Amino acid sequence: MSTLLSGLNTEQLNAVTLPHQSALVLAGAGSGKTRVLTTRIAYLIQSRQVSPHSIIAVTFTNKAAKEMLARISTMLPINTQGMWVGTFHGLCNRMLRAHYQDAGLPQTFQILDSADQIAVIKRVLKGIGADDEKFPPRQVQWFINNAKEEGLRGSQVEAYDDFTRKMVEFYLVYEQQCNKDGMVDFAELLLRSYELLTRNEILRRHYSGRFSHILVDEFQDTSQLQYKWLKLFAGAGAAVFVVGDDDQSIYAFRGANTGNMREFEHDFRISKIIKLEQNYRSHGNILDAANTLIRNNSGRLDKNLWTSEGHGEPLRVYNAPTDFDEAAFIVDEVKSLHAGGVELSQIALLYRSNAQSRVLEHALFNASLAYRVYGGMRFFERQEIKHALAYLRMIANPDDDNALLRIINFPVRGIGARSLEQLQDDAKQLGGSLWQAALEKYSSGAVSSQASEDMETVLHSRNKKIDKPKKGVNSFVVLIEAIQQGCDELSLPEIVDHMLEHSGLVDYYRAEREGANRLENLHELINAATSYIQEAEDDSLAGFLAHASLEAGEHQSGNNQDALQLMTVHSAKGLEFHSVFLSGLEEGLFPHENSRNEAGGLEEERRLMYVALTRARRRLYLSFAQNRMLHGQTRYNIPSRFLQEIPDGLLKWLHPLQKKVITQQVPGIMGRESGTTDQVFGMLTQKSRLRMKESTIDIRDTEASRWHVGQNVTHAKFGAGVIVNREGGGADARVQVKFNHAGTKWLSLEYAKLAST
DNA sequence: ACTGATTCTTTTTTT
DNA sequence: AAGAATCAGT
Repeated sequence: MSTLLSGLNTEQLNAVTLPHQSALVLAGAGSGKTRVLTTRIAYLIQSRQVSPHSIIAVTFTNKAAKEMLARISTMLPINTQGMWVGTFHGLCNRMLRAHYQDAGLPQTFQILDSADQIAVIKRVLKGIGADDEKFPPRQVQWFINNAKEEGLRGSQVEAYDDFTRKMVEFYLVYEQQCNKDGMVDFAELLLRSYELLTRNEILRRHYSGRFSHILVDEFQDTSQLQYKWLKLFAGAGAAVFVVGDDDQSIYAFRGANTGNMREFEHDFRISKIIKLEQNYRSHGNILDAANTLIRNNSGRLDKNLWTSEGHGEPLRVYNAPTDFDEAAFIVDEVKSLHAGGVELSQIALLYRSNAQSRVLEHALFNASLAYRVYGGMRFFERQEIKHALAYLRMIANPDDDNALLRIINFPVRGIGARSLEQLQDDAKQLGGSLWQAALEKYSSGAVSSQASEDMETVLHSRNKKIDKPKKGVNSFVVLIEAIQQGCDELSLPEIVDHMLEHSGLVDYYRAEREGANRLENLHELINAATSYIQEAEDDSLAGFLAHASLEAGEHQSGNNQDALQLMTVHSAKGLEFHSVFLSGLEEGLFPHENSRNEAGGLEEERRLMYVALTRARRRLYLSFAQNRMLHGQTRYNIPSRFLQEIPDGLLKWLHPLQKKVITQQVPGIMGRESGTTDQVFGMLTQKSRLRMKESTIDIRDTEASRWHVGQNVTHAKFGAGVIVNREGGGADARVQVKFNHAGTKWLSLEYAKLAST
C-alpha cells in the first residue's frame, strides 16, 4: 500500500485516493497521467476492496490498454482477464459479441475497417447505378460515419436538398447491405452498442449496476457518442474518473469533442478539477517553448506546466535548402548523438504526414542506420494479409460477400467480370448472398430452368451459361468447402496455416518475383494467431478476425534491435524520447494546408505541434526545407508559423557551411533580428528566394569543382579509391569512384563525404 | 480472361 | 514518385 502510493506528488496522491465520486483530472504532458490512472485502479482494488469485475477502464489506443494492464499486473497479483480494459471500439465489440442476438447481429459478424468500408460503399454505389463521379465513395463514407456519430440511422437523417437525399439513399442501401452480410463498421460498433443499451432496459440495468468505477484515459479525444455511451454505462451510481488534457486533443477530425470536458464537469457535478502540472519529462526550455506556443490557442482550460529540472539546452533549428538536405542533416546528427551514447531507440524522427518518412528512410538506409517505421502501411492492411483474412472470413462466414469478392479470383482461377456479374444477378434473384448463389449453381446442374423454354434452348443455355462459368465458380466452391472441412478440429494457428497452404496463396507468392516479403508476412500471420490465442480469452476464428480489424497496427515481423523510431506526430502521443527530431516545419505541411478550411483547424494543428514538442526529454531539433518534393514535383515553402511562436531566446539556429554566405547575401532572412514576421519568415519574395537558390548553387559548384577525374579519395564506408568519372553540376554533381575494395560506384557529392588523399 | 499500357490520384492524422 | 484503377489489345 505504502509502496503503491510512494513517490506520488500531492496532486497525484489526491487524485489516486479520491473517495467514491466522479472526478476530472486535467493532466499536462508528462505529468504522470498513466501512472495516476493505473495506481488509482490498483488502489481501488487493494485498499477499497473494489472487485476488478466492477471496474471498467477505457483507453484510446490498444497500445495504451495493453500498457495499462501490464502496469496493473506488476502492481497487484491479480488476474486482469476479467477486467474491462480496452478502447471504446474494443469494449463495444466485446459487448456486442456477448449479446449478439439482442443486438440483432449474427454470431460471426465481421468488422469492417475503413478500407473495407470504402469497398462496400463502392459496391453499393455501383449496385444502384450511382454516379461515383458526382458522389465520391470517400464522401459517402464521411457522410455515413458522421450520421452514425450523431446517433442517426438512415431513416432518421433529415434531408432538405437533393444531394443529402441522395446521400441518405446510399446510407440506407449501405445499411441494408451490412445487415445482410453481417458487417459492422467502426462507427457501427459504437452506435449499435449504444442503441442496445438504450433499448434494452435489462441489459442497461445489468451494466450500469455492475460497474461501480469507470475510468477514462485521454478523455479529450472522446466523441459525442462515446460520451453518451459512457453516461449510459455510468447510470446513476458509478464513479467516473476521467483524465485528459485539452491541449492534446488532436482527433477532432474523427469526431473528438473537447467540449466533453466541460459537459462532464457539468453533468457529473464536478466541484473541483484536479490539475497535474508538474512535468517530469522535459527540460525547461522545451517546456517553455511548448507553453508559449499553446498559449496562442483560445478557450483553453487554464493550466501551466512546470518542471523542477534546469533549462537544459536550447532547441536546435535547422533551415535546409531541400528535403534531401534536411534528411542528410538529421542523419548526421543522429550519428553523433548515437556516438555520444544515446540509444537509437531513444531518438525519434517525427513528421506530420506519413508520406514524409520516405526521404528520411532513404537517407537512413544509405547511412545503414537501423530504424523502425510505425504506422503507414500496417500489418493487417497489407494486401496479402487482407487476402488471407478474406479466406478466413469465408471459413467463418461464407455469406460474407465482401470477402468472397476479394478472393473468388485470387489466385486467378478464371472467374472474370462476366461470371461475377452472372453470380451477382443470381444472388439478387435468390435474395441471398453470393455464396448461396454459387452453391445453388454448383450443387444443382438441373436447377429449375423455366419450363416454357424449349428443350434446345435449355440445353444450349445450360452448356453456355452453366458449363463455362461453372468451371471457375465451381472450383472456388469446391476449394472453400474443402478448406472448411479441413479446419475441423484444428487450433486457430493451424487453421491459418491450413488455409494458407490450400488457398494457393503461398504458392502464388512463392512464384512471384517480389513475393518473398509477402510470404514472410503470411507466415507472420500464423504467429499473430498464436499470440492471439495466448492473450485473448476468446480464441475463436471470429474473435481473431475482429482483433485483426480493431488492431491493424502494432504487429510487425520485427526484430528487437536498437533502432531509430520513425512515426507521425499523432502516433507519438503518449510516448517520450531522449531526443526528438521534428522535420517538415513548413507552412502547408505543418500546419497542414487542409486545416485552413476547417473550423478550428489551425488550433488543432497547434495542439499537434504542442504534442510533438513535449515528446522530447532532453534535446529537440526543429527543421524545415525550402524546397520539398511532393507528389512528384518540387514545392517552395516558407517556414511554419509555429516556429515563430517559440521565443527566440529558446532557439539556436544551426547553419550548414554554405548557409553562412547566404546569410551575408540576404541579411534579414536567416538572422532573426527584429522585423516583422513577414520579413523574417516568410514572405520571401520571389527574387530573394531566387537569390538564395543561386548562391547555394554557386557554393556547391565550387564544392564540386574540388573534385576531378584521377583524384585519389577515401569514403567513410567504401574506403580508398580513385575518381574515374564525373557528371552533372550544382546539386546534382556526381562522381564515379573506383574503390580498391568496394567496386565502382556513382556517388552524389552532396552526400558522400569524400576526402581527398 | 488476361496482359500491358496509360491515366489518375494521392488521407493529415486512426479506431 | 508510386500505386491503383482503367483501358485497349490479344
